[in-house]
Amino acid sequence: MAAKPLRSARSDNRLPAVLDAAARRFAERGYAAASMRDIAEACGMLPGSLYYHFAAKEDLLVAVYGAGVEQLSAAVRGAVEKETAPWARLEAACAAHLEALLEHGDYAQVLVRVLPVDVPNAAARLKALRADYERVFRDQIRDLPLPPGTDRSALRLMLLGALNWSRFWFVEKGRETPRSLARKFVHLLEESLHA
Amino acid sequence: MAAKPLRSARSDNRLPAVLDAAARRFAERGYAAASMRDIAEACGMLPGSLYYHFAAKEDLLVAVYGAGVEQLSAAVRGAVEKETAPWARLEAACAAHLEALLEHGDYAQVLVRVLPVDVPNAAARLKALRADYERVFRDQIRDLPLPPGTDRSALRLMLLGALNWSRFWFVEKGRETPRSLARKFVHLLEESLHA
DNA sequence: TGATACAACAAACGATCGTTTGGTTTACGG
DNA sequence: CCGTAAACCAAACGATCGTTTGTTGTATCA
Repeated sequence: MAAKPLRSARSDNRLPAVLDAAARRFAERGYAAASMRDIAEACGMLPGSLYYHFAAKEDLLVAVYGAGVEQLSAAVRGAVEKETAPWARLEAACAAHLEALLEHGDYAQVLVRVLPVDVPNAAARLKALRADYERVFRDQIRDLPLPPGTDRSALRLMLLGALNWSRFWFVEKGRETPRSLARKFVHLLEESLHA
Repeated sequence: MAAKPLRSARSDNRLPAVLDAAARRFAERGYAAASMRDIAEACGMLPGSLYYHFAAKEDLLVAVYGAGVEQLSAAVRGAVEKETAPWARLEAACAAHLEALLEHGDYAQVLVRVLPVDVPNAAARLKALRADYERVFRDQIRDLPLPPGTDRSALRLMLLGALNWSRFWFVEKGRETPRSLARKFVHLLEESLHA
């Protein structure tokens, strides 16, 4: 619970640097293996100084996690709005998701790397944040013209699973891009499911 | 480096219990958050006693990881052999993979929960073990009759990603079973990809 | 410009981490 | 039944963990 400041924030506030460093460490090593000392050193501060901004390591993780949801949601919603056809909108959402996850990584990767059970006291908050984000995909899949009886929930879980897991094998060398990968994944489903 | 015993193992050897306890802790909490003390206590031993069987925590993880690959490979190969049609064989492989992952868990879950990068000194060994296992799926997808130009590599990565990620949302309540889920995932791909 | 509160430093706290070392028990082969 | 080695205990080692506490500097606003 950060106490509300009586005055506005100072211009030399290093909170953004703290969040960036924490996002990088959490994304690279996971929650438990990323130490507060690592994070502090990465942004030129002392370990104890982090506790001016956050009461506990868990709260720092929640802040990074929330920023990741914010960033991903904005990217996906922005991409979806540029398309009109349902399948094109879904593909745009997947492409934006993969680009955020695989290219300008860190914050988005924390959503994939850190599981709610890793942070027991904040598990509920993390689950709520993630569910909030995934609603965009639920909406896109709801609007798809599909054969009657198709399990849209299974379709969503399959697609999101494939997208998220790509973080663990994708390498930037080679000709495959996040966008091309999203195109392949969606097309593997689209042709067989055309209503 | 476990020294080769000069005599055969004793009947009160608790190595299996150590592996079981380690598998459970690694699967539940991940590598970093599972402590040697937790594992030792779970099988009624003292922390230092684990070092009679393994020279380091990393080696214990590698042993569990290898056992997980063994168990998954056996289950999937056994399931595949009971079918003849290519798509039925793939579905059987997915069902066996999901059953091992979601029901009689622990060892199989370690493959999904622990990333090679979590264990720097053993990352190469873990990658090799995982690649060894995934060859079963590569073979099944190679034998699929698919439209020309289909990217079988993307298909494999999509399917395995969806299967593995299910560990993070699947709950046993409700009517969905690992088998029914595998059926849905494969069918979502099959109908559109019939050669 | 002086008072205020933001933002960080400096230095430690106890707890827990992986691991080591030397001694003890006990099942097993001869 | 005895000697040996397998299997574990008992107790600690130094390192690192998240966190706390008291103090210091400095940007901001009246």
